Amino acid sequence: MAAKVSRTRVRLTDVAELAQVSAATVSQVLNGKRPVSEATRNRVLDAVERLGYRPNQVARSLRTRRTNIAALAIPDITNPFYPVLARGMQDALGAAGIHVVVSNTDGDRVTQTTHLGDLVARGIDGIVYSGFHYTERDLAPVLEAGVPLVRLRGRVDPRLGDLVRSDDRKGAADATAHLLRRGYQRIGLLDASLAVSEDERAAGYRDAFAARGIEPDPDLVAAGDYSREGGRAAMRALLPRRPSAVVCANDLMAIGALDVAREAGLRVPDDLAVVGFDDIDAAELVSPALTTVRNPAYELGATSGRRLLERIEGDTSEPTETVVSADLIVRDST
Amino acid sequence: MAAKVSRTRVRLTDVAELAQVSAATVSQVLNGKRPVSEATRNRVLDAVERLGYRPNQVARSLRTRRTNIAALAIPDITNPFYPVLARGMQDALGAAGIHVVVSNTDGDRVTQTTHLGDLVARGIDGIVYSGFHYTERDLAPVLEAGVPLVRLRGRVDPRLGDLVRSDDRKGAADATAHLLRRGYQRIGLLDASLAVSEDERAAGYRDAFAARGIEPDPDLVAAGDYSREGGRAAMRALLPRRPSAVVCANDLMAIGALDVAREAGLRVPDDLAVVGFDDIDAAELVSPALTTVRNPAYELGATSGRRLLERIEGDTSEPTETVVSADLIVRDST
DNA sequence: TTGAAAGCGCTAACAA
DNA sequence: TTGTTAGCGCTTTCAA
Repeated sequence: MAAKVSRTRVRLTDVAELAQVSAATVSQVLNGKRPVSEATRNRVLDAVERLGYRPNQVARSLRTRRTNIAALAIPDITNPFYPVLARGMQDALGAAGIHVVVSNTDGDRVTQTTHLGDLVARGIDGIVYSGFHYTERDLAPVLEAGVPLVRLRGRVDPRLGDLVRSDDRKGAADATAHLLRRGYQRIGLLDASLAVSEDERAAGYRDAFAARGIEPDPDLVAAGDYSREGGRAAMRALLPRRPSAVVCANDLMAIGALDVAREAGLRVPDDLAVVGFDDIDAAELVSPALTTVRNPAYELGATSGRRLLERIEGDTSEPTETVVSADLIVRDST
Repeated sequence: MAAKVSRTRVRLTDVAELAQVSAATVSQVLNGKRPVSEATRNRVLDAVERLGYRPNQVARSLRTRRTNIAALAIPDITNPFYPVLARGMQDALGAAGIHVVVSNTDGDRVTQTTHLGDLVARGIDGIVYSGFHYTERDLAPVLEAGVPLVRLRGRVDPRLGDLVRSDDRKGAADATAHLLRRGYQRIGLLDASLAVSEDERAAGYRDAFAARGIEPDPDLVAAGDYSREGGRAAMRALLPRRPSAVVCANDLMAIGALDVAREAGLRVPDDLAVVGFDDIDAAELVSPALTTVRNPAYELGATSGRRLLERIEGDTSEPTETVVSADLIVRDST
């Protein structure tokens, strides 16, 4: 039954011995760039095959200072936006043999700092970061170690590495313009005053009016958090002012607005048009299906993965900002 | 501007030097169990602090054969079930300082084998696995290396490691019994004939009838894949047989059934009751909100994480099967 | 209670 | 074209 008591795995030197060459040669055959004669190469490859040899990546990492592991630090993988982003990043890096570990910070500053330090100590090759705390100090463990960093939030700042973000402002402007074009008059805004990137959305809302030389009615703005409940509350606050349409800071709030419309007996989109932001899965599932702006999670992940890869492979040019477009998706709620 | 040209990070020996002790002593202070005098301990800790020393985990891993990284191998993190599961696993292992890397196999056998081999070569401490290919051969890279393995699918088989699963059969039985109790007569099944675990759901459906000593009408069964579209097709096929309720293999199919009910002018739940399975986020968002059975993703992740941790920490007892309960959640569609 | 020495498995100068 | 040698930064006997 019992095998030969778990002999330790086969090592490089086992291969060298069987192939009658030095360890260096085996290493060169496997991943060096120096020339090796056809004959020895074959002997080595043969031995590798025969022994079922797989290089120990930990040892290799110690030597090369490359782990082929990148990290994705986000508030919470459970937020439906992130899995798709993670997938984009994984696909971009997986092709280069780099695995991704995801670290949930829960938006907590201390947790975040601990995790970042941890990841750096583990020798990860780079980090894609999205979170609420992105001052130089928050990112210190990464910055000090000189680990490549791509941020998904925050402002352009060369000290803080590359930035990859979606064009929230233009997306919101497009959504608002779409309503204006359809002839809606009293277009409100369910804002989420909290975060940086969403101010961009509010700005886009205003842009669309400005482009037509008109002013939005400041009474038609209400704020909530990003939740469905927050959307409901904001929508209820707005209802007495009789908006004919609302632009929402995200889909969950838009779904909250839909709830309120239903309970108030308003037909969507005839009595009230609703547009969301993000295009989460649920946007298509609710009824009426939600017109929204696609926050391109996959592209953001893939783009930041690619940027990170360039950095990992030695690109030391000035940090860049990459903007991914956010496109309007018209469905049944407008 | 330029700092002192990226001096390499501070090492254990730097600390030893500053504290005037040997490297061995520093190591013992940091994580050894051998006694160290109060005085030296303090000198060491002081030096660590002063230098901002963080142990290089890669070097440590090479020595100890522990990476403190576990893997989660799943078809696709983008499937809304998995992020929650991942989070459960991360929470269970994170407390022990173990990070999780997620590997998307896309349900593809070759990809899976490659990834598993890769992960093992990287020295990960354990794997939680969910996928479609789980024969001994599929899992060979893991099994041969003796890496702890917890499966989320498949049958009990001691050679293949521990099994953690949810009680799909009882969940489906509860859902069906709930409909029977409410007096629905013609209760259909939208099955998804593909996968193993869902046969359990169909079995549960039958159990509920058997418990009342009656036979379900075999004409009231239609099959689809797991998609919304599949649900629509199956529901359309069933419609002429006038079911008064349907039990669905998952929520997406249930949402498809809802679509068909709406287009056929049937009121839910009065003309047709619908119950789903899984309790994805959307289940609560559709209207009417879906009665469903909670597939406890978080618990599954947390439980398998804990089981894996025990294995990593040396538990060598016989592989176990752990069943997590799947509970009925009554909402508005029944 | 502490230190010296060996070595985890690999890669990269440097020699030949 | 190939081999020798020296580590990467840590932990762990063994000896004092």
